[in-house]
Amino acid sequence: MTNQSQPGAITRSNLRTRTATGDEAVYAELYDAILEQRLAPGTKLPEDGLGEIFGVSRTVVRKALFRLAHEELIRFRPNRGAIVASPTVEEAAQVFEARRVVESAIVRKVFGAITPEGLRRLKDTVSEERAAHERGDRAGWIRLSGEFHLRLAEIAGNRVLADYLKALVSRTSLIISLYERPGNSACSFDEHASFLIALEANDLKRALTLMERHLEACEAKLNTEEQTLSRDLAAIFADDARGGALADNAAER
Amino acid sequence: MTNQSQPGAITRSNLRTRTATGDEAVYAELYDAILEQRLAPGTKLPEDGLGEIFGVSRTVVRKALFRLAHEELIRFRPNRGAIVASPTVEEAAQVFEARRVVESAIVRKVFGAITPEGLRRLKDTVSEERAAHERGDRAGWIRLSGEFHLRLAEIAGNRVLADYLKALVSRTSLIISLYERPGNSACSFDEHASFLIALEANDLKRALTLMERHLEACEAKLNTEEQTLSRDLAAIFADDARGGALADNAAER
DNA sequence: GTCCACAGTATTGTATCCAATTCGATCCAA
DNA sequence: TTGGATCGAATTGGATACAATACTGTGGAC
Repeated sequence: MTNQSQPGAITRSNLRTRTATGDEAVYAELYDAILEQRLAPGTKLPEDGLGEIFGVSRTVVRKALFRLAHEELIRFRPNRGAIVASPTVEEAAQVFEARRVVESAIVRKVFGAITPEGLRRLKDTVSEERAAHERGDRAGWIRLSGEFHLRLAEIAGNRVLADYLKALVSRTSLIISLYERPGNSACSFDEHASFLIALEANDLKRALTLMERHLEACEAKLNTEEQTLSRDLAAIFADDARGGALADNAAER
Repeated sequence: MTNQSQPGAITRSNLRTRTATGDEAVYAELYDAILEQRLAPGTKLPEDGLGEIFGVSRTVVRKALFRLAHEELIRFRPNRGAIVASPTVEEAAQVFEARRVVESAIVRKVFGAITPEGLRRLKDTVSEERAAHERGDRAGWIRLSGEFHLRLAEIAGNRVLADYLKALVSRTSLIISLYERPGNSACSFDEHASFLIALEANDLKRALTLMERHLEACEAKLNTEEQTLSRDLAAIFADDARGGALADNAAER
């Protein structure tokens, strides 16, 4: 709905989408694209080009880019523009650790705040996750799998923590898109379901353990060695059998 | 180098800080001013005015303001510009809760990472805090008191958590400036010193307790009832003996 | 043939300009 | 005198224009 048209040629013949602010739309598009892994890490985000695509000026594109940069989803290289961020292995580990810290606290709070209504919504989310997974909707599944954690945070009732978790979940998605093993789904909805059983049984200790294990499992499924290598230019040059496409990506960084 | 000269008006005789990027300088100035409580909550931050003061255009001022807004230190009112944020009582409580969560985790990690060098630097910070306090340097004391926690985070070695704590500490400073009781210093360096003793004795349990208590004490020293009232216009109108300055402040919101 | 230098191109960083909105004040009418 | 409406000043939101910087490709010298 935000981006129909953009035939490019006539430039800005695109009518303004009546979205309230304008930059909000650009931000949302890029955000979704990064989270759903349609924009790979390292992809360049030129201000002019994005402005053309969305029918807005560079000013509003920059506004959106700043926001994404603050959330560490993209990175500004001085005088060289923005690219989709490529979190290092170390940073990935720190993000997961931060998540364990925050989500433990959230689980504790959830146990004091959960309502039947809230529980139902959590179950619905898991159902949606499962449905998306079964219908092969990878993008939707990624989004929903993060949303489960976000809803938990919402129930916990601390907006400051919830906002932070949202940022961490975004970064997690990016990390997964970088380090995911081909056939290995990173964040399993089964584990979400198990967690809900413990929640319904009011078993806090078990819920905490499950959440901790869940996050550790997500992290463990990642492939943190080879990717590190493939992003090291020296390795690429050494292994000259590599194709051009991958090299392009790596060169961005 | 980017911004000398431009003959123009007599204003802007203010000397240029030779900071590299420009917006960084504006950001830092405003950030410090808010944290040191030279800019009270509710103060208007007009883009033009700030541009004049710092000798840059509105563009770069806006850049700095966006950053501050994202950190929740200022607030944008649509079409009405930015003001220094006035966190609500509820938000204040949530910020403190988030700090307890994050700092607990940091303390645990510090116990696994502390070095003699690190301990020395922590002690130095407390000394500086005490010195600033004794010499009546309120601004410096506020800054150092936050810096203690930041150095702890640095030692813990998780940059993601450390960055988040930095944001939380900033917001805490703002909250204190809003809700502080007149004669009651909010964050006591004595408690920092006690914590270091527990750290040096390798007494994790005690350190955790002390940190928790320290944060609770900071929060408890605040005056969260009257301020709420005084920001309620009804109360201001009822109590017409109030001065004009405060009314101004309240009107901003 | 390889390396360095230089120029051209593209893109960002910053400043200025114009339109849109809001707040405040004055004026008129009841 | 009070209520309302309209006009005006001030300020933001957004777009364009200009300057500075970094990449690309070509050409010349060793």
